[in-house]
Formats: sequence, C-alpha cells, structure tokens
Amino acid sequence: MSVSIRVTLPDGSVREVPSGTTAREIAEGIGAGLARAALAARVNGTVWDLDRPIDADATLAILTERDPDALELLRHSSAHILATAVRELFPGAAIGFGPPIENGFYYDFQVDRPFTPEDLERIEAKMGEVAARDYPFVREVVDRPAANRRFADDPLKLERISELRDDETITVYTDGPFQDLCRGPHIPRTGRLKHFKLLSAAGAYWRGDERRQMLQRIYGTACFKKDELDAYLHRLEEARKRDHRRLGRELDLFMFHPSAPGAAFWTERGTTLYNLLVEFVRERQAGAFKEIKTPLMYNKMLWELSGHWGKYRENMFMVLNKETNEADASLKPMNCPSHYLLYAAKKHSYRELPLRFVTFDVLHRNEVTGALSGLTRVRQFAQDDCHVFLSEGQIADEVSFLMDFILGYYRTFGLEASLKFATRPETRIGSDEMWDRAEAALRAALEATGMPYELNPGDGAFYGPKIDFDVTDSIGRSWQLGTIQLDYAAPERFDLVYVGDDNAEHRPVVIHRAVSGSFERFIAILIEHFAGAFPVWLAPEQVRVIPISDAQGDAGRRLVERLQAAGIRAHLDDRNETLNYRVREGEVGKVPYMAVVGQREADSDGLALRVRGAGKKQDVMSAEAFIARVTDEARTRALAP
RNA sequence: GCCACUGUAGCUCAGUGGUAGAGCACUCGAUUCGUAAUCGAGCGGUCGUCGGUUCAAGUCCGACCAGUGGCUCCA
Repeated sequence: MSVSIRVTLPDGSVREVPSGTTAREIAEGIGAGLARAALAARVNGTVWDLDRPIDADATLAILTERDPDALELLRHSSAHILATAVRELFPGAAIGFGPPIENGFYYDFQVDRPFTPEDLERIEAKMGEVAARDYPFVREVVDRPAANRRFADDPLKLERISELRDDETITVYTDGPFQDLCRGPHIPRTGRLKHFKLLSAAGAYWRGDERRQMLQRIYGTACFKKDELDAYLHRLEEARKRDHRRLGRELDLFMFHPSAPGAAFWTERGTTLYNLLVEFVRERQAGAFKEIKTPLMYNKMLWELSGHWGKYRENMFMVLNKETNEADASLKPMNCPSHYLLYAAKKHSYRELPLRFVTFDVLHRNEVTGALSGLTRVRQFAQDDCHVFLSEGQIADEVSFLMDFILGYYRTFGLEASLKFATRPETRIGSDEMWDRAEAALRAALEATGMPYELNPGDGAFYGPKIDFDVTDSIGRSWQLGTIQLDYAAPERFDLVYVGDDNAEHRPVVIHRAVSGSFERFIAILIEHFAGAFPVWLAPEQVRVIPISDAQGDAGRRLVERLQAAGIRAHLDDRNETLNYRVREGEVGKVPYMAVVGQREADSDGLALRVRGAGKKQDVMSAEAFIARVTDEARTRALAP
C-alpha cells in the first residue's frame, strides 16, 4: 500500500506521486532531456541525491550543471573518485577527509610514503578509468555498529564515527569498489566527471592539528566543461605570471638573499616605490595625525608589562645581555606598547583627544621558516600603524573618520575592500555594558558608510570588537589589510589617563588602526593587482626618453633634464640598440610613457609619445603639453595609464 | 616548526655515473635605425653548502642552508 505525497515544482505545479518516489523518477516524468541532465535535486531547499526516495510532501527542483550548487557537488564527488583511484593504486591508504573547496577539491590520505609527481600522473589516469567505468554513487543509511564494521580497517574514519552524535544519520556512499563515510550528496554516476586535473600534493595535519600525524593531501580541480577547466588552468598560469616575486625580479624592485631570510633588499626602483607609498600615507595623514618614532629595541620590562613576554615570545627576536648571557631584550614586533609609553609620559587633557599617533617604524617578527613567502610574509616590515587615544564618547565619530580614511586609500588604487565586523569573543575582558557600547558604536559607524559588511560573531579580540578590511588579489587570495580595533585592555594595563573637563582623571580607549597592513605585503598585492604596470604616480620610472639615433642624443638629454626639473622621474635610453629593441624593453619594463625623439621632434622641441600597452599608436606633442599631462596625472594619482 | 618538491652562468632552463651546455642579459666591434628582440665576437659556473659512496659524482646517499606548494600561524 503506497501513500501519495505532493511534490511542488519550481513553476508552482504540483505532482502527486507515491511516497518513496525519487527525484530521478520525477525528472523522467517531466522529460527525458531533463532526466539526462539531472545531477541531483533540491528538496525543500536542501540538495539531495537524485536516487534518494522522497517520503513526504516537498518542494523539488532538479539540479543540472547550470545550477550554482552543482559545481560543488561535482567537486565533492571528484574527491571520492580521487580516493577510489588512490585506493586502487595504494590499497593500504587510509582515508581522511575529502571536501570540495573554493576552486576544486582535495582528499587527505595516510600512506606509507608521500605521493610523488609521478604518482599524481598515475592517479589522475586511474581517476579517468574510474570515471569511465561509470559507477553509480549509492547512498546507504547505516547504524553505528555497521559503520564501525565497515571502516574497521580505517582508524581515521573510526575516529570520525565516534564523534557523531547519536541523533545524526550516518550515511555511507559507495562508488564501485570504494566506500566512504560521507554526508553527501553526490552526482549520480562517476561518468559525469569528465574534465578534471590533479594540481599538487602536500602534507596536511590530520584535523588541522599540528600535534596529530601528517597526512598526504592531493589537490585537484574539476569542471563541467572543458573550456571552463582550461580557463581555470589558464587563470592559474596568468596568476603565476603576475606573481610579485617574479615581477619583483623582472622589474628590478627587490630581492631576497639567504643571508637575511624573510627580509627584503629594495633596489633603487623598489625603494622609490616604497617611499612613494609612505609619502602618500604621510600626505593623507598630515594634520590630523602626529607622526612619531620610538626605539626598535626594548628590554623585557616593557614586554612583561604589555604581556608579550609571556604570550608572544616565540615570535620575538631576542637580544642577548653580554653580562648575564640571558636574552633579556627584544626587537619590537609591534608598535603599540611604545606608543603607550610616549602617551603616558605626560598628562593629557580631554581637549587633545582624539590623539592619533602614527609611525612607520620597522618591526621584526620571528616567523617560522615554513611561513615565509615573498613579500607577503616576512620577518622585517613596517606598518602604517596608528594608535588613537580617545574618550569612549568619541568612538562613533572616530571610527567613521578612520573608515573614510581607509576606504579612500584603497580607492586610490582601485582596490575593492570587503568589511568584516567581529564582535565579542567568549573569553574577553570588560563588562557586557562596555561591549554593548563598543559594538554599537562600531556598528553605527559601519552602517553609516552604507557598505555591506559580514558579521563575524565571536571573532573580536579579547580586548574589544574590530572591523577588518579584506582585499582580494588577482589570484583570488583574500588579504586582511586594514583594521580598526577597539582596545579597552591596554589603557588599563598601561594605566593611561586623561584629565576631563571635570578636572578628574579618566581612562581613555585605544583604537589600533592599520591601512596597508604592512607596506611590504601591500606592495606585493599592488604588484599583482597592477601586474607590474603601475599608474604614473607610483611608477618608479615614469618616462623613458628614446632618441632614435645619435643625432638626437642631445635633444633627448635636454628633454630628460626638462622632465626631471618638472619633478618627473625620467630616464634616457640612448644605448646603441635599435629603436625597436629599446621600445620593447620599455614595454617589458612597464614604463608608462616612452617619449621618442626623432629629427622632426628634435627640430620642433617635441616628442612622439608612446603609451604603455597602447601599441604603435603614437601622439606627437610639445614637451610642455607632455609635462602638463604627466604632472597632472601624478598629482591626481590617476589610475590610467 | 611539520610534509613534499626544488636549488646548474645575472635570468629562463637542458644535462640520469666518464673532460659543464643553450637562449637572453653583460662586454667589445660593426650598424645610426620612426615604435615589441640588427649582426658578429667575447666574458661568465669549484653545478646551494658540508660530508659520504665510487677508479670516477652536477648526476647516488646523508646532514645543513635557502626557496616553492601546502599544514599550522599570520600584518
């Protein structure tokens, strides 16, 4: 005896079908084409396997390749197919987790030896076979004892099973010879996987815990269409080409040397770029901020007061005391404590608040070797660091002020930032009333911008809530750049006070603010963002003057002098090379403007302008007009060319 | 710090146990050119470092250093 259920389709129509009918059967009832295209179903808003019986009234939509959720499904199933292949080639491999991720999927294995690149090729070929065998993905609901029996040989899975709550449904998915503990859902058959590639193998701690054993992770990606896969691989290649480490060398901006791992050497051009950024921040901060400099090295008295000596010591470069032979001093890893000392050194009136200390001092953090990476993760760097001392009543206005400052800064570079609002964590200091006020003030300032923001409940610092500014780079990596953090703890710890209009001492609040994060990392992001083709105001070399032949050498030299006198970073390329060769070098070197001087231009006190990236198209103009153009673009910090 | 991979000329790379190679860059010479690589010659490496195996090591083994991809962490 079968009970009927009512299934509502996206167009609003209702089908009455026997309980236990699958989405596939309903799709077949709608049309053979839909049934062929079907990958899964969305039942009451949740993605289900196509062949899972539906036993109650439901809304149902058939998922095809076109559905945004389908790709995740394919990639999750790809991970299973990867595991299927690995198990065939490495029968003893224990399996960890295999989820879909942003651009593909991975699976973790416990194997006797790590995978080699050759293994990856074999595994990829085997995945093709598994897909071609077109196994169905079969879902089964099992009870705990059955699950334990099935994965008796697999300690990782047994550990996972033991953590499942009793009220959780345990499901097992099987494709051909491979079964996996998995919540699903999956594509109906392995044959639906056609376009995939394994990308890399790497170690990864089991459960992401560095105290647990290391598993071998294989990363891969999969798409529904070949051109999508090709496009993704092409994107990876493009990202590799604009990698700041490669461009940093090619454009002669910086280098690293084994003598100073994690600390950059800046060339003349790189230093020009670095200083231009610092100058830009200085210019924007002029007036409202007070730039200060504090020592780079401190004895442990300060770090004990700040708490770093206990919690952050591992990351600090220690300095040995010659007499006691003990490490009792350190290079500063952060500016905050020294700013507090300077603040506390004299009495402050409420009239001075908000008082904004900014600095570009050099910081050192002893990052573990494996964490270092180009300019994005270094041991020596400088932040555009600011600490604001203010009264609690000034928070809302101050946060608005700082947000405008930060967003305007990013806008200059054409960078899009997304905002995150992190609220009180479980372990925190201060009263609930204090947190209520702080969060309300931050939130009000956030909403005043009208920008969308993501809520990160519980992610605030123990000393106060914060707003983080994330920027996404060309490779799709997201970087936390700026931050606005309220700090109620530091003023207590350092006993910071100001004198109020009641002539009594009051506790200020501190706001930590950074805009670029660190200049080093920000430059890395800019290099990749612009692919090395900096806007005129930032380009280390703005103009390259190229006399066509020796006869125009003097005219070229005069032009360079004139440009330099106008404050333009111009260089002469009068080398004994062909015009074509020198133009090519200018293009490859991403110089925004090439000013070519032939006899006609030499006679008329002009130049033939070639704009970076615009090809052969040239624009003959007077030196005067050109100077006006370049200085204007530099002054306004225009993004083009 | 952990796992794997990589390290040969300034750069990109070839060289799988038998006398170190190519292209570009650089230097010199010729060429004086109208918008993405002119021609020729030359210079340049104790093959990351140290140790081991071997008659013989860039090549095989070990340790260390550095880089890369991840994990952990993070500006």
